[in-house]
Amino acid sequence: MTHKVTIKELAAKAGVSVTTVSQILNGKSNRFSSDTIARVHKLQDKLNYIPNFNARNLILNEAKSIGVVVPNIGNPFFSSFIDGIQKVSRDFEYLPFNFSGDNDSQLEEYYVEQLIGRGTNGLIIASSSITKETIDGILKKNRIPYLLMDQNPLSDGDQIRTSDETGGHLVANYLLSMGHKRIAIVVPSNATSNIRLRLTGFREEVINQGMDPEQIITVINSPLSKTGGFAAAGAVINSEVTAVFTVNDEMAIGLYRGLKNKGIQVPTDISVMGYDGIDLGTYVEPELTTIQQPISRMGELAAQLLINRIQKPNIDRQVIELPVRLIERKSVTVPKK
Amino acid sequence: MTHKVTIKELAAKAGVSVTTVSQILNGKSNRFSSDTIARVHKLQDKLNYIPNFNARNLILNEAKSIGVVVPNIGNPFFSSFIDGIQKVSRDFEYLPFNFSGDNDSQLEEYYVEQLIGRGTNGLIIASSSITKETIDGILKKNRIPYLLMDQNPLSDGDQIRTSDETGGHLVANYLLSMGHKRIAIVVPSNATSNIRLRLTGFREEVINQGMDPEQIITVINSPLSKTGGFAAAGAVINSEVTAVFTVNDEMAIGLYRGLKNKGIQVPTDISVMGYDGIDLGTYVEPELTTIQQPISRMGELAAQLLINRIQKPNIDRQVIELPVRLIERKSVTVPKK
DNA sequence: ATCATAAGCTAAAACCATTTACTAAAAATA
DNA sequence: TATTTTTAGTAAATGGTTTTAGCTTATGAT
Repeated sequence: MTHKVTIKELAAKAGVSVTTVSQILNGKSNRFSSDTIARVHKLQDKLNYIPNFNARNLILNEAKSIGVVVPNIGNPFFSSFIDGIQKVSRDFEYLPFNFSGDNDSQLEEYYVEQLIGRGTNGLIIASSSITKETIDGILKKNRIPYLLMDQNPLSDGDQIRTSDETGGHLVANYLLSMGHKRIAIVVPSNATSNIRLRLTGFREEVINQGMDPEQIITVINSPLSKTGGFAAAGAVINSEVTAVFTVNDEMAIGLYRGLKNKGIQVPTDISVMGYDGIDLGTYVEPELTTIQQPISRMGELAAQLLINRIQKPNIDRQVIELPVRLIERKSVTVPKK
Repeated sequence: MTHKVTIKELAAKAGVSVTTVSQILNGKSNRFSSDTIARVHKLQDKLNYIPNFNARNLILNEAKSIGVVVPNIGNPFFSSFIDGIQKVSRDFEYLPFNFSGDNDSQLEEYYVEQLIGRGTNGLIIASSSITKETIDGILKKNRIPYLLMDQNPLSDGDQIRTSDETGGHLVANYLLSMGHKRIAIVVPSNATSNIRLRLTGFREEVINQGMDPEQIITVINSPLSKTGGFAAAGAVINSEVTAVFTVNDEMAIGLYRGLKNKGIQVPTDISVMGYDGIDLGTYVEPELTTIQQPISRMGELAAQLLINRIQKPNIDRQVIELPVRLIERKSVTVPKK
């Protein structure tokens, strides 16, 4: 059996009280003789004593941990996001627990419950399948601080977001300026609000430039993944467009393969533009023109805002919007006549 | 403040004792009136009561959780691995906590300590930087069940591994059969034991085929990542080989870009072979010839063996070796004369 | 009417670490 | 010397849940 060393054992071996050990190990008091302090520390090392966090969390009523639920850890976007979270959490001595919800709202709710039950101090939820019910029921009733990514309308709380509308404008403007007159947008049917904003921006830009969106844009629904992009290839080809905007980079990479399989060359035959700026975009052929989001920074800020909120529940609502920028690479060119 | 609903509150509102609520919610007894049972369940829903796992874990002396430390969540190999772990863990009602050690043994040790302190029942460590000291000091002294991936010599405990030596044979045999006579191997300097086994297999095969390994093989050291593969391009070109074996797929993908930047075509000028079988290999150009490991299955089994061990600490040592197979795609061809 | 059994429920101990409020002894001050 | 202050430490309460052992009251059998 996993018998773990307890503070009581350590205290007994050191010949002092449990209180003394606790105080010393937590640096809560300098009222002990350097002799005692040294003895306790030495024993801690020798016994490899690690405090029982369950007991500690129980009494302190906090786990010093935050929960993170993303749709898909396999998407480099989210692993960068998690990297950012890990970095900041560690500075604040919080431990982040990461889960992949796999676009399954049941699974997601399961993780949320587990996390709350285990005393998680707050949650970062970046997921398309989180429901209003989960938020109101579980999060609010248990009064857990939380931060929703990419689901702004659901959230009257803290937010970290990027300029999605601007991103949409940038994409449209760039594609139009290259001379494209028929453009497909590949987008999931259960698009999160931030993705919908990209489309709004795109449409606005088309109109701004004095064109009729109905004549320019074809919308193709497909799951938000490499597989989804791959599957969209047929529809893209049928739509006879000269350029495609996939609302994330993973889809663009999937689409590359779908098009290649059907003998279509990117960008010679069809230009492709992604969104996110995952570094994988520079490793594919042709290198992907895209909109760069400050991904890791978003993770850092998400952790920072959440921990702020945990530590000072009554501060004002925190909303941060980060800029995006266009990265011109090789996947977009002027359309063939 | 994060006031959470407690069992006491629930009991009070239901007009029964805490014991009763506990028994009912855990299905530990059927000796209650259906009336009481219904009342308790209804209140649970209404209040959104979630048991405090810290208290539960404290008394039960188990956290129903396992810790997972991988070198790099961003590598699709490990996200698939984690997927497998998540699936099985959930079946057994264990919660897996995943961390990316980033090849930093300090960071890794930090996570290991945090996990143990928080009552994790066991650990899966898939990492190159774990040290013998950490294992003996922290894991063994605290008698935590653990399972090491890819570090067989360090582990006298349960193991899940793949046929790395066979994999090495397959690679060498394939490249030689295609007619390559000068081959570079790109490998990290801090290679884990499984990677070293691949090299052993490779070398053996070269010898088996009656050739002098010194004449055939050039070894190039480089970090185990896309960046590492990219950086190895120069050395690969200088070595004047006709084929390269990178010991994982990520490196191969990085190498693609490095070679392309220098005007070298794969496979026309240089053939490239990877190892792992991440699905990304089918999305790059040219599609990557590689050795397929049953990645997600490895995660499933890792979780299964570990949970076995947690539940029955005294069972015999468990060692499972899974097969690998060669996937012929487009990145290897016969060398130019 | 009496005893045994079952049904329905509960009190209290235990898990481990932290914290508050205290004590005893030694040292400093008057 | 008498008093205060400092030093070095401790006892006991606390947190939420589970579990063991047991307690009532109602029902059934004799």
